[in-house]
Amino acid sequence: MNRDIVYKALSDPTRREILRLLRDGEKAAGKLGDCFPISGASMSHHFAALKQADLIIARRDGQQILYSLNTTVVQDLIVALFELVPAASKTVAKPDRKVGSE
Amino acid sequence: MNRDIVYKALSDPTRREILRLLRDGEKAAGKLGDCFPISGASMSHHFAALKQADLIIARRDGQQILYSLNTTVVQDLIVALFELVPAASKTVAKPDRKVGSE
DNA sequence: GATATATTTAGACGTTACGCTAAATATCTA
DNA sequence: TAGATATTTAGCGTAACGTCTAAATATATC
Repeated sequence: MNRDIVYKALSDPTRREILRLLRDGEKAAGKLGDCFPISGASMSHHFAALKQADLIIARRDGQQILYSLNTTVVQDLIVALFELVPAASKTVAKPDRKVGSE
Repeated sequence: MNRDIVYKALSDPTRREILRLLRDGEKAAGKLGDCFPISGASMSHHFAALKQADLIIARRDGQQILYSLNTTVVQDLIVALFELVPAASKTVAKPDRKVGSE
Protein backbone atom coordinates (compact mmCIF):
# COMPACT_ATOMS: atom_id res chain seq x y z
CA MET A 1 0.00 0.00 0.00
CA ASN A 2 1.94 2.98 -1.28
CA ARG A 3 0.12 6.06 -0.08
CA ASP A 4 1.94 8.33 -2.54
CA ILE A 5 0.48 6.35 -5.40
CA VAL A 6 -2.98 6.19 -3.87
CA TYR A 7 -3.20 9.95 -3.34
CA LYS A 8 -1.74 10.59 -6.78
CA ALA A 9 -4.36 8.33 -8.31
CA LEU A 10 -7.06 10.28 -6.48
CA SER A 11 -5.69 13.65 -7.59
CA ASP A 12 -7.24 13.33 -11.05
CA PRO A 13 -10.95 14.17 -11.45
CA THR A 14 -11.48 11.60 -14.19
CA ARG A 15 -10.17 8.87 -11.94
CA ARG A 16 -12.30 9.98 -8.99
CA GLU A 17 -15.33 9.94 -11.27
CA ILE A 18 -14.43 6.43 -12.41
CA LEU A 19 -14.42 5.32 -8.78
CA ARG A 20 -17.75 7.00 -8.20
CA LEU A 21 -19.24 5.18 -11.19
CA LEU A 22 -18.00 1.91 -9.76
CA ARG A 23 -19.76 2.42 -6.43
CA ASP A 24 -22.77 0.42 -7.53
CA GLY A 25 -20.96 -2.53 -9.03
CA GLU A 26 -18.40 -3.53 -11.62
CA LYS A 27 -18.42 -2.06 -15.11
CA ALA A 28 -16.62 -2.78 -18.38
CA ALA A 29 -13.74 -0.55 -19.48
CA GLY A 30 -15.58 0.47 -22.63
CA LYS A 31 -18.76 1.28 -20.75
CA LEU A 32 -16.80 3.54 -18.44
CA GLY A 33 -15.05 5.11 -21.39
CA ASP A 34 -18.39 6.19 -22.82
CA CYS A 35 -18.79 8.52 -19.85
CA PHE A 36 -15.70 10.60 -20.65
CA PRO A 37 -14.60 12.74 -23.59
CA ILE A 38 -11.13 11.23 -23.87
CA SER A 39 -9.70 8.39 -25.93
CA GLY A 40 -9.91 4.78 -24.89
CA ALA A 41 -6.14 4.74 -24.63
CA SER A 42 -6.21 7.60 -22.15
CA MET A 43 -8.92 5.80 -20.20
CA SER A 44 -6.70 2.74 -20.11
CA HIS A 45 -3.92 4.83 -18.58
CA HIS A 46 -6.33 5.96 -15.87
CA PHE A 47 -7.35 2.36 -15.20
CA ALA A 48 -3.68 1.46 -14.91
CA ALA A 49 -3.12 4.26 -12.38
CA LEU A 50 -6.09 3.11 -10.32
CA LYS A 51 -4.97 -0.51 -10.54
CA GLN A 52 -1.44 0.41 -9.46
CA ALA A 53 -2.95 2.17 -6.45
CA ASP A 54 -5.01 -0.97 -5.82
CA LEU A 55 -8.16 1.16 -5.84
CA ILE A 56 -9.80 -1.03 -8.47
CA ILE A 57 -9.71 -4.70 -9.35
CA ALA A 58 -9.75 -6.01 -12.92
CA ARG A 59 -11.42 -9.17 -14.11
CA ARG A 60 -11.73 -10.44 -17.65
CA ASP A 61 -15.11 -11.54 -18.97
CA GLY A 62 -14.75 -12.64 -22.56
CA GLN A 63 -13.59 -9.68 -24.62
CA GLN A 64 -14.24 -7.22 -21.88
CA ILE A 65 -12.37 -6.20 -18.75
CA LEU A 66 -14.65 -5.57 -15.81
CA TYR A 67 -13.48 -3.16 -13.16
CA SER A 68 -14.69 -2.98 -9.60
CA LEU A 69 -13.89 -0.89 -6.54
CA ASN A 70 -11.43 -2.16 -3.95
CA THR A 71 -12.98 -0.53 -0.93
CA THR A 72 -10.33 -1.66 1.54
CA VAL A 73 -7.79 0.87 0.27
CA VAL A 74 -10.25 3.72 0.70
CA GLN A 75 -11.02 2.46 4.18
CA ASP A 76 -7.34 2.51 5.07
CA LEU A 77 -7.07 6.02 3.70
CA ILE A 78 -9.95 7.20 5.84
CA VAL A 79 -8.30 5.72 8.91
CA ALA A 80 -5.02 7.43 8.00
CA LEU A 81 -6.79 10.76 7.63
CA PHE A 82 -8.47 10.27 11.00
CA GLU A 83 -5.05 9.73 12.54
CA LEU A 84 -3.84 12.90 10.88
CA VAL A 85 -6.64 14.93 12.41
CA PRO A 86 -8.29 13.19 15.36
CA ALA A 87 -10.82 16.01 15.73
CA ALA A 88 -12.43 14.91 12.45
CA SER A 89 -14.15 11.98 14.12
CA LYS A 90 -16.92 14.17 15.47
CA THR A 91 -17.80 15.54 12.05
CA VAL A 92 -18.13 12.21 10.29
CA ALA A 93 -20.08 10.44 12.98
CA LYS A 94 -23.35 12.19 12.20
CA PRO A 95 -26.51 10.17 12.98
CA ASP A 96 -27.79 10.33 9.41
CA ARG A 97 -24.72 8.44 8.26
CA LYS A 98 -25.60 5.49 10.46
CA VAL A 99 -22.05 5.25 11.78
CA GLY A 100 -21.74 2.71 14.53
CA SER A 101 -25.02 0.97 13.86
CA GLU A 102 -25.61 -2.40 12.18
CA MET B 1 -11.91 23.68 -2.20
CA ASN B 2 -10.18 22.11 -5.18
CA ARG B 3 -9.97 18.40 -4.52
CA ASP B 4 -7.38 17.86 -7.25
CA ILE B 5 -5.03 20.18 -5.44
CA VAL B 6 -5.75 18.70 -2.03
CA TYR B 7 -5.04 15.13 -3.16
CA LYS B 8 -1.98 16.27 -5.07
CA ALA B 9 -0.69 18.01 -1.94
CA LEU B 10 -1.20 14.78 0.01
CA SER B 11 0.57 12.67 -2.62
CA ASP B 12 4.01 13.72 -1.37
CA PRO B 13 5.43 11.96 1.71
CA THR B 14 7.31 15.05 2.90
CA ARG B 15 4.08 17.05 2.89
CA ARG B 16 2.17 14.34 4.73
CA GLU B 17 4.91 14.25 7.34
CA ILE B 18 4.70 18.03 7.69
CA LEU B 19 1.00 17.69 8.42
CA ARG B 20 1.69 14.96 10.94
CA LEU B 21 4.23 17.17 12.71
CA LEU B 22 1.62 19.93 12.91
CA ARG B 23 -0.93 17.73 14.66
CA ASP B 24 0.15 18.93 18.09
CA GLY B 25 0.24 22.64 17.35
CA GLU B 26 1.79 25.24 15.11
CA LYS B 27 5.49 25.18 14.27
CA ALA B 28 7.91 27.56 12.55
CA ALA B 29 9.00 26.90 8.97
CA GLY B 30 12.63 26.56 9.99
CA LYS B 31 11.83 24.17 12.83
CA LEU B 32 9.93 21.97 10.40
CA GLY B 33 12.77 22.22 7.90
CA ASP B 34 15.15 20.72 10.47
CA CYS B 35 13.19 17.48 10.26
CA PHE B 36 13.90 16.92 6.57
CA PRO B 37 17.06 16.43 4.50
CA ILE B 38 16.11 18.95 1.81
CA SER B 39 16.84 22.64 1.32
CA GLY B 40 14.80 25.39 2.90
CA ALA B 41 13.74 26.48 -0.55
CA SER B 42 12.31 23.04 -1.27
CA MET B 43 10.55 23.09 2.07
CA SER B 44 9.07 26.45 1.16
CA HIS B 45 7.67 24.96 -2.03
CA HIS B 46 6.05 22.21 0.03
CA PHE B 47 4.53 24.79 2.37
CA ALA B 48 3.19 26.63 -0.66
CA ALA B 49 1.58 23.44 -1.97
CA LEU B 50 -0.05 22.77 1.40
CA LYS B 51 -1.20 26.37 1.67
CA GLN B 52 -2.67 26.28 -1.83
CA ALA B 53 -4.59 23.18 -0.81
CA ASP B 54 -5.69 25.06 2.30
CA LEU B 55 -4.35 22.24 4.44
CA ILE B 56 -2.22 24.59 6.52
CA ILE B 57 -2.53 28.17 7.71
CA ALA B 58 0.40 30.58 7.89
CA ARG B 59 0.93 33.28 10.49
CA ARG B 60 3.91 35.55 10.92
CA ASP B 61 5.50 35.93 14.35
CA GLY B 62 8.47 38.26 14.09
CA GLN B 63 10.99 36.81 11.70
CA GLN B 64 9.32 33.45 11.63
CA ILE B 65 6.33 32.03 9.84
CA LEU B 66 4.27 29.72 12.01
CA TYR B 67 2.27 27.03 10.27
CA SER B 68 -0.72 25.19 11.66
CA LEU B 69 -3.11 22.50 10.45
CA ASN B 70 -6.43 23.44 8.88
CA THR B 71 -8.42 20.43 9.98
CA THR B 72 -11.62 21.35 8.17
CA VAL B 73 -10.20 20.39 4.76
CA VAL B 74 -9.20 16.97 6.03
CA GLN B 75 -12.66 16.57 7.52
CA ASP B 76 -14.23 17.36 4.15
CA LEU B 77 -11.93 14.87 2.51
CA ILE B 78 -12.97 12.15 4.93
CA VAL B 79 -16.61 12.85 4.20
CA ALA B 80 -15.92 12.68 0.45
CA LEU B 81 -14.17 9.34 0.85
CA PHE B 82 -17.11 8.04 2.87
CA GLU B 83 -19.40 9.01 0.03
CA LEU B 84 -17.13 7.22 -2.40
CA VAL B 85 -17.33 3.99 -0.45
CA PRO B 86 -20.28 3.89 1.93
CA ALA B 87 -19.19 0.53 3.28
CA ALA B 88 -16.20 2.18 4.93
CA SER B 89 -18.36 3.66 7.66
CA LYS B 90 -18.38 0.38 9.55
CA THR B 91 -14.60 0.17 9.68
CA VAL B 92 -13.98 3.65 11.02
CA ALA B 93 -16.71 3.62 13.63
CA LYS B 94 -14.83 1.32 15.95
CA PRO B 95 -15.61 1.76 19.67
CA ASP B 96 -11.97 2.50 20.57
CA ARG B 97 -12.09 5.57 18.35
CA LYS B 98 -14.90 7.09 20.37
CA VAL B 99 -16.85 7.96 17.24
CA GLY B 100 -20.30 9.25 18.02
CA SER B 101 -19.58 10.00 21.63
CA GLU B 102 -18.89 13.40 23.28
C1' DG C 1 21.50 52.63 8.18
C1' DA C 2 24.12 48.09 8.33
C1' DT C 3 24.10 43.41 9.42
C1' DA C 4 22.20 38.92 10.76
C1' DT C 5 18.40 35.65 10.62
C1' DA C 6 14.19 33.55 8.56
C1' DT C 7 11.71 32.58 4.61
C1' DT C 8 10.33 33.01 -0.15
C1' DT C 9 11.11 33.68 -5.10
C1' DA C 10 13.66 33.01 -9.55
C1' DG C 11 15.69 30.14 -12.75
C1' DA C 12 17.57 25.66 -14.22
C1' DC C 13 17.46 20.64 -14.67
C1' DG C 14 15.81 15.98 -14.82
C1' DT C 15 11.61 13.19 -14.13
C1' DT C 16 6.90 12.18 -14.28
C1' DA C 17 2.05 12.81 -15.84
C1' DC C 18 -1.68 13.36 -19.22
C1' DG C 19 -3.41 13.84 -23.59
C1' DC C 20 -3.13 12.17 -28.42
C1' DT C 21 -2.70 8.63 -32.66
C1' DA C 22 -1.14 4.31 -34.23
C1' DA C 23 0.07 -0.30 -33.46
C1' DA C 24 -0.17 -4.50 -30.73
C1' DT C 25 -2.65 -8.05 -28.01
C1' DA C 26 -6.61 -10.85 -26.57
C1' DT C 27 -10.98 -12.81 -27.32
C1' DC C 28 -15.01 -14.10 -29.93
C1' DT C 29 -17.41 -15.57 -34.18
C1' DA C 30 -17.97 -17.03 -38.79
C1' DT D 1 -7.85 -19.05 -40.30
C1' DA D 2 -9.85 -14.42 -41.12
C1' DG D 3 -12.15 -10.64 -39.40
C1' DA D 4 -14.53 -7.88 -35.80
C1' DT D 5 -14.50 -6.04 -31.17
C1' DA D 6 -12.35 -4.67 -26.69
C1' DT D 7 -8.47 -3.09 -24.38
C1' DT D 8 -3.68 -2.14 -23.69
C1' DT D 9 0.98 -0.67 -25.07
C1' DA D 10 4.26 2.33 -27.61
C1' DG D 11 5.84 6.65 -28.79
C1' DC D 12 5.46 11.67 -28.87
C1' DG D 13 4.62 16.60 -27.25
C1' DT D 14 3.60 19.63 -23.58
C1' DA D 15 2.95 20.83 -18.88
C1' DA D 16 3.82 20.16 -14.06
C1' DC D 17 6.65 18.49 -10.10
C1' DG D 18 10.64 18.20 -6.86
C1' DT D 19 15.05 19.31 -6.22
C1' DC D 20 18.95 22.49 -6.28
C1' DT D 21 21.72 27.17 -5.85
C1' DA D 22 21.53 31.97 -5.83
C1' DA D 23 19.12 36.10 -5.20
C1' DA D 24 15.36 38.71 -3.12
C1' DT D 25 12.32 40.06 0.72
C1' DA D 26 10.96 40.77 5.57
C1' DT D 27 11.98 41.36 10.29
C1' DA D 28 15.05 42.11 14.32
C1' DT D 29 19.15 44.04 16.35
C1' DC D 30 23.14 46.87 16.74
